[in-house]
Amino acid sequence: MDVARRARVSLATASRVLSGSDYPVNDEMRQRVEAAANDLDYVPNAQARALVHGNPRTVGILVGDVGDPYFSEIVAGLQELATELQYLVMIVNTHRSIRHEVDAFRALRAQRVGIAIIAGSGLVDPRYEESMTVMLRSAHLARSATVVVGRHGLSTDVPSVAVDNAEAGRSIGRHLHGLGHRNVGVLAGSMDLNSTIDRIEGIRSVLGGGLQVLPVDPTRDGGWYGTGRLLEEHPGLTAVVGTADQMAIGAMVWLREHGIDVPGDVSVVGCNDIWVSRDLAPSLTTVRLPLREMGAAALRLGIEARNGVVSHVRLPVNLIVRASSGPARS
Amino acid sequence: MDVARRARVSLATASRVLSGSDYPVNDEMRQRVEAAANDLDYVPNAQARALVHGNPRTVGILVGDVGDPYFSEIVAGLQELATELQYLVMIVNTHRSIRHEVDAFRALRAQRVGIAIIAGSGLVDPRYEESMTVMLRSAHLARSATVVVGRHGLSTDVPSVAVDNAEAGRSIGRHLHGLGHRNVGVLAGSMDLNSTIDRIEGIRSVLGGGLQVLPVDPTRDGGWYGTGRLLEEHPGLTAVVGTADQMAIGAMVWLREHGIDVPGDVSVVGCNDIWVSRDLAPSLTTVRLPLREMGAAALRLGIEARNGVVSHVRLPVNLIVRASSGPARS
DNA sequence: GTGAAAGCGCTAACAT
DNA sequence: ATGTTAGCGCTTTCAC
Repeated sequence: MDVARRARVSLATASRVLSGSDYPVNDEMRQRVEAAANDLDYVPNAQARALVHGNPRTVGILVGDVGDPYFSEIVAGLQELATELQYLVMIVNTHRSIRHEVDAFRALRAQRVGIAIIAGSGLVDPRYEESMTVMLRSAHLARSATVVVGRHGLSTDVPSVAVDNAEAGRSIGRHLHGLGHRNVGVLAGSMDLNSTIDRIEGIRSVLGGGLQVLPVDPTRDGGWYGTGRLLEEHPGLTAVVGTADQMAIGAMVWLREHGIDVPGDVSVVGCNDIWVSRDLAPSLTTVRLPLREMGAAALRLGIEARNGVVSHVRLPVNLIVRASSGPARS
Repeated sequence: MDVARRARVSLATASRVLSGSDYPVNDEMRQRVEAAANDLDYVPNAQARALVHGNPRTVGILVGDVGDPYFSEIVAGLQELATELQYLVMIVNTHRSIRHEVDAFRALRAQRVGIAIIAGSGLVDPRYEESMTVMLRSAHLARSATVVVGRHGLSTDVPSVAVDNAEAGRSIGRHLHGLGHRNVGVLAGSMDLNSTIDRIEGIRSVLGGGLQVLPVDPTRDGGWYGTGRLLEEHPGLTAVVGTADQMAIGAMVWLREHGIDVPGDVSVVGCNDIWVSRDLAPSLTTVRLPLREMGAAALRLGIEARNGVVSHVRLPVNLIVRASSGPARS
């Protein structure tokens, strides 16, 4: 450490000053060290520091895709609290694939993050669940707190931030049913995701039979194409639901482009309530998830978990009725 | 390292097989090591590894706010290439504040990222510029490649990904001028940002006098409130420009809510072309920036810079004429 | 109050 | 082909 040399003190003294330890150090030397550090624009090596006493103030988050508003809102909520608490955030993309998710989690562990958050909604696949369980167990052994958000807890001793996806589905179902819709199409993004399955199950539990479920890309374009297919095959549909807002937006655009009135001819409902949903014309009826709060809650649970307290949070979902849904045409 | 003990080999041998070195190792021992690592679910400590030979495969990015679609698209572009190249991405939020930006950059340096990308558009403030220059210089000395994106290069020996913000402004100006607009209002997010200033200057260079510039929050809500103020004070305006799409969206909503037709009564133009702009009704006329490409280009330049090649990329901007702009009312 | 020395987990000489 | 050892940059006992 050449800061020490420049200040003509021992390494130990320099370290004591620079690491902000409350160790007593002569004022004169302290000043010398500070001056030297300043001159050299010294930035301590966080890796070396971490090597000696872990990385308590870093949090890693696994997301499906940072570009997806669902995830970027969660991350924004996390970031906000993280900044306040002086945590460093690392984000790893899984591109929604099993292989990537396990690898990405390894990467987080390799970085020895104090807290790891898994935000990608869990895949329903036995191989995946098994390797994830293994990872979680060993992460636990390595005293790294892991939190899952927006999906089933893989096991109850993993802290989790949950939203009631089934209830989200049911509230959409009830809303449409109340408006007289009996034939509704569902644009289902990523049919192998827990959250998608739960939402659809919720809708089905209310609407029963007349549900047409079409798996599509979980994107605006997926919704656009899917709506075309859905309406060509089932012209009797009076409503289209997207399991995420982007798909619902794609649906609205397709309908508009084909001269079909929303909600006069066909109602459209989304899920998640991303920021832009209220600004569309017509504004989108959707189910609001407290995305930013989910990100923040995950960090809180992670911190608790490091103190040995495992808890689970269930955040409420709310149907937001806007202009894109109306009575079924008769 | 207890993997070595469990496999009854020396540390060195274990390291050789686990670090994937191409060093020759007896097959039997190799298998023993692999088995042991597997049993223990061993995950190498990236920090320790980094300590011995740097962190070439990590890239840190400084953004104003991950929740902002402008940044999240850039990050998405970066992530995509990073995953392909096996880079780990760290994201640090600055919350658009000077203090945070310098601190955040320090955090990145402390992590010894191989490549640091500064995506927040530079503040026009002498103190800021000075401390930034100092940081860049010392980062350079520490052999950490730094790339700036979407702003003026602070100095020519820092690789940069630039977009011609002035040209973006001019193309908006020309478009509106051609449609007969002479009195236009500008919703200016963050007036202390280079990019905002350049864009406005571009617009002004074409439209000259009749420009009403109102500084607002660089958000949808900022645009919404700003539009109200702008139109109350200057009822003669025939067009409103947002220096970013979110503000233009806020403007469209305000106008719609007040029964003012877009583009019949007032035209609206944005900038950046975030994904949802084409899906609004009416769809938003805006200037397209290749955001994802900017993120990817930044990583490429960073890698080059590590090889001693400093280059600058200037990406094109394109006016996308959609439905929210039309002839000025007479 | 200060300094010397050990050690965090790993890799890369250097021997053997 | 395998094992021994020094050292990456820092913190922290432990003597002084």
